[in-house]
Amino acid sequence: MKTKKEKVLEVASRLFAEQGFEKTSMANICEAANVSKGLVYHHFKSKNEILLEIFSSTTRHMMEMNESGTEEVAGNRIVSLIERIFSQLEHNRFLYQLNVNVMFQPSSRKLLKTQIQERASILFTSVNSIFDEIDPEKSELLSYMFIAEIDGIVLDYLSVFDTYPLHAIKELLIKKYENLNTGIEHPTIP
Amino acid sequence: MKTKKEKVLEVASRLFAEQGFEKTSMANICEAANVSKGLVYHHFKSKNEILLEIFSSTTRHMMEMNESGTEEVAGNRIVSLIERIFSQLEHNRFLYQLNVNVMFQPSSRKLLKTQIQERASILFTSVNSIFDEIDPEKSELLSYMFIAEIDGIVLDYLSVFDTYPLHAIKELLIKKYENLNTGIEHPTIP
Amino acid sequence: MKTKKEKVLEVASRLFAEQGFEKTSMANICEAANVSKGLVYHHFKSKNEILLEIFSSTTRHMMEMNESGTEEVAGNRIVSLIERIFSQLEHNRFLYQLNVNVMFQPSSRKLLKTQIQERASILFTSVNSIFDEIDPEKSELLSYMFIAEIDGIVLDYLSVFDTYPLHAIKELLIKKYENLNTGIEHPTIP
Amino acid sequence: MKTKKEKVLEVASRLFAEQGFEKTSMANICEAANVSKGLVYHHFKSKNEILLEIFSSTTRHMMEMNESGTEEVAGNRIVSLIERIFSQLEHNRFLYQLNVNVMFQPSSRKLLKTQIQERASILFTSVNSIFDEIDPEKSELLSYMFIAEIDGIVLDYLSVFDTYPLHAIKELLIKKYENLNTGIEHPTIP
DNA sequence: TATGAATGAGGGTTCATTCAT
DNA sequence: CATGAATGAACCCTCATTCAT
Repeated sequence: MKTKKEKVLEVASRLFAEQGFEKTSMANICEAANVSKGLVYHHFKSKNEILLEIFSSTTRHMMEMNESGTEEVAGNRIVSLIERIFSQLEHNRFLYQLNVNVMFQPSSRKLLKTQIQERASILFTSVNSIFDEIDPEKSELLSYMFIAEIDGIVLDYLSVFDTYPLHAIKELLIKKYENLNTGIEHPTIP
Repeated sequence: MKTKKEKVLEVASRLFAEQGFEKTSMANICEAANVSKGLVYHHFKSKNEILLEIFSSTTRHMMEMNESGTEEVAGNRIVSLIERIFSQLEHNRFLYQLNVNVMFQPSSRKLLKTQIQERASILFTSVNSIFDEIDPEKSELLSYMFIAEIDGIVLDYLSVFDTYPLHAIKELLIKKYENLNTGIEHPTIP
Repeated sequence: MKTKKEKVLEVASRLFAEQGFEKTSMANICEAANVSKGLVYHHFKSKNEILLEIFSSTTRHMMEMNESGTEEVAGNRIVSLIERIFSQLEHNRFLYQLNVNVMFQPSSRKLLKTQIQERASILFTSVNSIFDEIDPEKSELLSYMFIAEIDGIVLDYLSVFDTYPLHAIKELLIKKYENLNTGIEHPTIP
Repeated sequence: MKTKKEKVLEVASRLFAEQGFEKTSMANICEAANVSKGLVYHHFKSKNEILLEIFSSTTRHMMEMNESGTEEVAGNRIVSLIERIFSQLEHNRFLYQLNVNVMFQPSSRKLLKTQIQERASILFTSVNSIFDEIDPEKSELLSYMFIAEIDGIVLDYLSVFDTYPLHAIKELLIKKYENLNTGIEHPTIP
């Protein structure tokens, strides 16, 4: 059976994703989780701490996603990374929504500053290690570009366009990156 | 001389960009604008209405930016669009910050839903008209991809990475798009 | 007509005196003053600030009491000081109660630390200036002793004994101090 | 080894003295005593009861102090009483602080009303029995005056003045009272 | 004895909004 | 146009106390 603490975290995640951190009151959470205010404050020092705990758990979640697949060649690793990201985006849409809501709102952003920076740096390192095998000289820029593409797609999909051709974009992206490693194995011959 | 109403709008924009919409109180705005609460409510029906007015004025601002340069060839239009966007991003950083803060927060987002969709559709149409000249079949996907790249870069620059190679990324982007039209009309012959 | 702000201060003084600072809630004050919470927070930044304002006003009150009578000879000045203190103690009993409640409770005490020290130092200087005329060598100790006597009487009267012979004690005190100045005019001759 | 109940009482005394009764929460006590809430409520019916138990134990403590020395002559008994009080004040300063904090705060005062009155009456009787031997007619007033002096000194020392000439005051007091009995039996002859 | 999850009332404070002047 | 007093609901958080284990 789920503990009440877990229930609170689950409910809070959902509400933060739906309404944003500021607009979700402790009373909201308590009501939705069917617990008393006292209980929540017994388990968490503050509303902020609930957010911190949720954010670090999603960070762990995302990190696990990135750890797999280190054995393959670079091009395949990028492709499988893309596939994993798009799959997560569709199946855990609300987790991404939570991240967007929370990361781009000054007040909650400030709370998570350290964690956001850490997560960004880990992500960059991970992506960069792939591009390093393809083109060590340009790997940094290519990594920034790749991350920007992903971030932009996620954002547009979630928050800008009402309808979004997510699958077509995914195919486009995969086509663009799947041949990158061949560039190493079969260098263009003049 | 600036009217008090303009002063209020200016101050509110700044505060919304810095602290977010929710975290900026009417009292904050009044104090910073050196104006009484009564005056603000004389000019604006509510706090929401201030945001609406600000957002439509920034929309107008961005539209004007996109209107120029329709006479050039497609590749050049993309390049000049990129250049204008990056220039604005650096010089009116706070305007972009405002958009990010306000668009990705469920509560303020809901208020601006119509405007956001309208703005997105106008932007898409405008970008799409350029890519139509280059590759009518793929123009839609290419437009989504281009917009995603821009959005991702803006986001990463403003809110993800502590230091960001904005200029290098801009050069990379320009190089990528500047030969697009010639690439079609005069394909490179080995 | 009394302003609502004055009404709040008056009500708060009474409640702080009766129940103590901690045990008086903002809701208590609002109800007793017949105003809304918002009104109170419009005039005072916090509950603490209400206390600060009350305390400094009572300090002013007490200072005025001490200013008069500087023209008389030392013995008479002591006597008239005693008379003024005992008169105040009877007629503004609740003001003294307020001071006792607030000064000897760690939490409110901390808030008022500066003011308490300042008040004590002014009082001491004032008393000391009288004893200086009587016996410059021992004036400091005599001042401390005089103040201790007063403080002890006030305390015992207000908070220790159920019935207290206030008038008899006052007479005793006056008899003790009224001949002090003669000590100067007719120094004991060996 | 100290029982956990004793540990709780000890910790609670310290915290009540430092922070006041109201501002010390059960959670504070439990944490500082390294004990669970359940345990505290197993030993004490309520927070109030902890205070009651502490106060009666300090009363016992103070009574023991006063019981000794009944065999001496009055002047000496006063002097030795003074010496014991000042010694306690310095060595068990925190006990006096506790009494001040708790006795002069309306809410805790109400709880202890009976005990406070009982203690005051015992103290008065004890002091009065000494002054009875010196001057039966004025003994009551002299007792009130003596107690006021002590109370005032304790208060000024603990809570009013930042630096206090405690030893000099003690010497002054002793000099004042040590000749009282001889003063009656052997009036000073010029 | 001993734990700590759980409650619910109440604490101080903030804030968008209204309205008499 | 302009002020700022006034409202009341909502917010985050604290706390004494209870109770199943």
